[in-house]
Amino acid sequence: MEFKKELEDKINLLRRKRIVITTPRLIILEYLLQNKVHPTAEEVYQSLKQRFPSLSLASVYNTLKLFSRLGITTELLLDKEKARYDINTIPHAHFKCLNCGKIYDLLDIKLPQKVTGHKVLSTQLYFYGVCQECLKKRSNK
Amino acid sequence: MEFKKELEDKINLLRRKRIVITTPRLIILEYLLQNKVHPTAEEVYQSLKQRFPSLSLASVYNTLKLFSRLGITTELLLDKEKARYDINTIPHAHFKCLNCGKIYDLLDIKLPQKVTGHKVLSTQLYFYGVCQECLKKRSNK
DNA sequence: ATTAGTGCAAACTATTTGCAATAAG
DNA sequence: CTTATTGCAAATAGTTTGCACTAAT
Repeated sequence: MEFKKELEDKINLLRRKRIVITTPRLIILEYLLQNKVHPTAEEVYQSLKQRFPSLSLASVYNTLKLFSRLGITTELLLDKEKARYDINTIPHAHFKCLNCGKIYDLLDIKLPQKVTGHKVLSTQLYFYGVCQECLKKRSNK
Repeated sequence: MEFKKELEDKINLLRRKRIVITTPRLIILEYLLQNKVHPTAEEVYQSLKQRFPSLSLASVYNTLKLFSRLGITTELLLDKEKARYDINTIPHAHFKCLNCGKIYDLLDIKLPQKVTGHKVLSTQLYFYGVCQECLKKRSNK
């Protein structure tokens, strides 16, 4: 089971950094690994609060900020209104459909890495447009 | 004078779209063309309110939103906290120095344009790191 | 037992909006 | 003169923070 190994890896990373493994941190980590959909903090909170009624939105925000600081997640600035979080930290591009809102990982697009003069620490590449699915639906009409 | 021609072009674009040329719109346009520094709405407002005391922050926000909708400016999501605006609408990449905060235009980096299946309407490529200037200062110590 | 982390509510920041007053054509 | 736009203040949305309580080690 891939998920168990991924979870263990992330937990070990937290342990190495002397970060306490708490219930919110654990369930958010599990959620992100099982739902790789680039959720917002609010979406994470809404998805988990039924099963964990004591979870607070503030803890979700704090946890996602912590994870991003530690490199466990990447903060995506695809939308102006709210940040999204990606548990897949292998550098890759994203495509957002302006029609249906869906966000796609583009693992095959290679990110430019060399920038003359400056030292690059991270790169974000965002595409916006109309996704294949929406294009198909339109041509059917 | 390059500036005059650029300004005329933008004003013509507004006229064609039947957008009224008002004082706020004109001075913000002039400001952006003469200070190509990717300012935030607040920075535009602070820079202009001395000379135009009647200008309001709300109008700056509304104007920058309008300009971006019309394609006169591009909204940059380099920072989570606030949007920045770029009057240079020729697609290009940006580099933000995490040390000094300066933002560089990277006109020589070519943006990937083809994405299998989906129709791309716009692309944003952001680099984060330490700029040449800061690297130099560090090595001097 | 000790310390880090949670959950709540309040605070904060960026941005948007309703509306009466104003300016552009 | 007519209608779009402004400026103000209030509202909104996302996110952060202070603090007493709780849980992890």
